[in-house]
Amino acid sequence: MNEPAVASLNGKTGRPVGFVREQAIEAAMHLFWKKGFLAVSAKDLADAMNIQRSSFYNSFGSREAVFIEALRRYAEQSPDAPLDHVAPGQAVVPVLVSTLRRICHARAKDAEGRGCLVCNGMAELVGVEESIGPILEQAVKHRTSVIRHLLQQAISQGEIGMIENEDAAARAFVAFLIGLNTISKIVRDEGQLWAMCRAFLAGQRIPKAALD
Amino acid sequence: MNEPAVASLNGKTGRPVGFVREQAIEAAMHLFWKKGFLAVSAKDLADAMNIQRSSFYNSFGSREAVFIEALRRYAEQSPDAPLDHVAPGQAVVPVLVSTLRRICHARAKDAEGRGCLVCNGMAELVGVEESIGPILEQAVKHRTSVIRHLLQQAISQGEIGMIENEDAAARAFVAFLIGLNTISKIVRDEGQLWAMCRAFLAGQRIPKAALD
DNA sequence: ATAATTTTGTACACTTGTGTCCAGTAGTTT
DNA sequence: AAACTACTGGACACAAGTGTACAAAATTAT
Repeated sequence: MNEPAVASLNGKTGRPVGFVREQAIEAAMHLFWKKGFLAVSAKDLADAMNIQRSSFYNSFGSREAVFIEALRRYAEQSPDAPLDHVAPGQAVVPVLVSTLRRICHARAKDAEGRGCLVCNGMAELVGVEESIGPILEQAVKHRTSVIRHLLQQAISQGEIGMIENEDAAARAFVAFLIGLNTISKIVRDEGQLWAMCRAFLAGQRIPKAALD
Repeated sequence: MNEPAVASLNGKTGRPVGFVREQAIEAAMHLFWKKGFLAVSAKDLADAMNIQRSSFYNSFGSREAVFIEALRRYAEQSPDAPLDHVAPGQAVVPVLVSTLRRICHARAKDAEGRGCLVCNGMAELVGVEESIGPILEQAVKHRTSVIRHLLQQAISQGEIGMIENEDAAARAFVAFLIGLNTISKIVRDEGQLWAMCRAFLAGQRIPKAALD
């Protein structure tokens, strides 16, 4: 390989792996993100990772395993990741609003218009692929639960008024997020995406003042 | 074949086709709906249509062509089809509400939890598949345009108040529809789906009285 | 250096899929 | 009965993909 090799880190003897695992996963993530899961073969992955197919099987095991690792990697850099790190007492509404803004920005900025890896995967794999489908389901349920807690926090902090059905409101918010991410493959203008968010938020009891 | 054959209708001489084209397309539609486009091979389609693979190529040409016909078939029976047939003067809000209700009902009733063929296809194929992607884009743009007109009609008929940005409101509505259809693969309960719609509609200036 | 260890490149055996083609057969119309 | 057309079933020639195996090469620890 060209690169000097800095990966194994297992402290054991022997030849170290010739690639940086995180970089390989990142390359796989981008490929899955662009083409979806089914359209990507083991050869495609090995090529994108710049390793041999045998090394690929040796180090990662299967396409499914890599996709699952790619999902983890994706979650870390996803524009809605900050939702997971809101502290008690912290203002919620600005986080929700800035997250939507970040999504609009990221989706419009992506020249390939790939949308969201999780949303794409959901449409493609839930109910179809046995190992990945449930993980995507879990991701959506987790996101819903986080948003429900955020809404409750926002209410108790007096940022928004009472909500009749918090479960339903959280699910509706997630549904809008999914729709926003998906439609961003077609609506490519950040301004138009953000206007959609404003139209949505205006209804969800978010004070207009919070929308800049 | 078992069936007596009633398909050709081209008025010409010769043996008629041994299957009813619409039924074959319907079978293909259900298969695509369940497994997505890429996961379905020509052999799968021929089997589902109960014809030989050679007859399949002979009569339909390609997987892509069948998918496109399946989309047309799908559009006819889709729960949001009634949106296309609102007459001027007709009340709009009840149509919007009943459409959402119909979607919730249809998605929950589908034991396989397949969601929406168009939404699934969008996530899987837009920006990836050259012949089908643009058609799905077109479908979404058409749906958006229809909803914008419906919102305008609703406003001019005094059913709802003025809307700041009608384009954005229409797109937001479509995004919610996409999200609703997609999340219906995970949220399998009709009551929960409908509660999401209520939460969404309540914000979209739809009078609560219209929600039953 | 030498031993230990792990990747790498290539190969193999298989499976699946594609698109086309054709001879044989079976219905329909004239 | 003849002409015509479509299906059947099988075949062909490829192209791709899958998962495994193994000798050769590379690198570290002793």
